[in-house]
Amino acid sequence: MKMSEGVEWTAHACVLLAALPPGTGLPASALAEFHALAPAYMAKHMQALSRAGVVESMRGPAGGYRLSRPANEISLWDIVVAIEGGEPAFQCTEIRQQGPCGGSSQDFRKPCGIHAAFSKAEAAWRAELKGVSIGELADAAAAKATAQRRTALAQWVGQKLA
Amino acid sequence: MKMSEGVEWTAHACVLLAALPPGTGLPASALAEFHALAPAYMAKHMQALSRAGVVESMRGPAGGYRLSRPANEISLWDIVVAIEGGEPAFQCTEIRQQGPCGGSSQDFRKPCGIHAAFSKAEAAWRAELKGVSIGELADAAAAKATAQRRTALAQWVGQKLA
DNA sequence: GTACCCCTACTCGGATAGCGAGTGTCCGAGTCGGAATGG
DNA sequence: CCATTCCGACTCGGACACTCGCTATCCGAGTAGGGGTAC
Repeated sequence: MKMSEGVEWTAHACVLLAALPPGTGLPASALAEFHALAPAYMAKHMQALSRAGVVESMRGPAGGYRLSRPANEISLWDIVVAIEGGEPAFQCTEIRQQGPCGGSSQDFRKPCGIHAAFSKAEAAWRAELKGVSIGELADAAAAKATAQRRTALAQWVGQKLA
Repeated sequence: MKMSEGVEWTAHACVLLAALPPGTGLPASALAEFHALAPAYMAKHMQALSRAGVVESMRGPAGGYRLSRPANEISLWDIVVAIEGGEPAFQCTEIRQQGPCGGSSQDFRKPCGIHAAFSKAEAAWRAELKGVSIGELADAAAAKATAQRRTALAQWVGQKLA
């Protein structure tokens, strides 16, 4: 029950992309460098985001990734789906139908209580993640940052976009 | 981001234990047989529940596992903790502190927004699971069961307890 | 007949292999920009 | 001087090893109960 660390990587990467001037992007190598992450592995995760339509890619020199939608329309749940897939963590295998007492007598059309409870819990989890957008996160981070940090980021971005 | 199937197995096992006459229990082999599961693997999962204090074990003939608390005081979250451990699925590795702009200037005492958002989402998930007890699940299953199924279960249990 | 002891059978508990998903990396496919060249 | 062509560098994309945790199993540790034996 551990989430892939790719979710953390790409979430931070999307927040960084949201902080860029509109219409601009960054290559995967720069996104990895910004957080000192393995470039090749970061590239792999960005591919997943591209397949999911969260970001769009541009090849060639001055290419890279940029958000395919306004940052306010991208939620953390979108990123989780892109990296991990949208399947629920709890997968009911209907073991209640097996065994000596599970036989054919019962109509099992309705999900069992355990399945229903986990589904409800995961729905609450998803709802929370859907309610948080990359835009909010970027704004909050920008508001908290010190002036020194802000200038350092602007300088680094300017160097990469040049 | 897949939950161990041991959670499903032991959750069903606990519901079965809750349906037994008070004070009685069943060995791991019977719990596995009831749902047609691998006995050795089921035994391993029951060990985890025993270590976590959800069930208590008794050795020797006529031994087995029984709930260590009233079924209404055992939640699905207790079972998840016993099997998977209580650590959050999203583990923040503080990558924001790394890289060219992450340096020492910023005070990182407060968690980053991404970490906070995932923590909040998981808290909602946990709250849902904590709100569902094994007792409720057993009662709901008993209420839905047909008479035929109820007698089959009673007969099987009687055979095992004899 | 009764009390004690031993032995067997049954159960849990931890230590031990096997396997698959996530982790990590690399090289080929595709593309844009600029330099070189000819008109 | 300008248009065209070619080349190179840069980027994404998918294919290929590797590792760790979940899966699955087995055998030893411990115990309760029953049968046997001595008194």
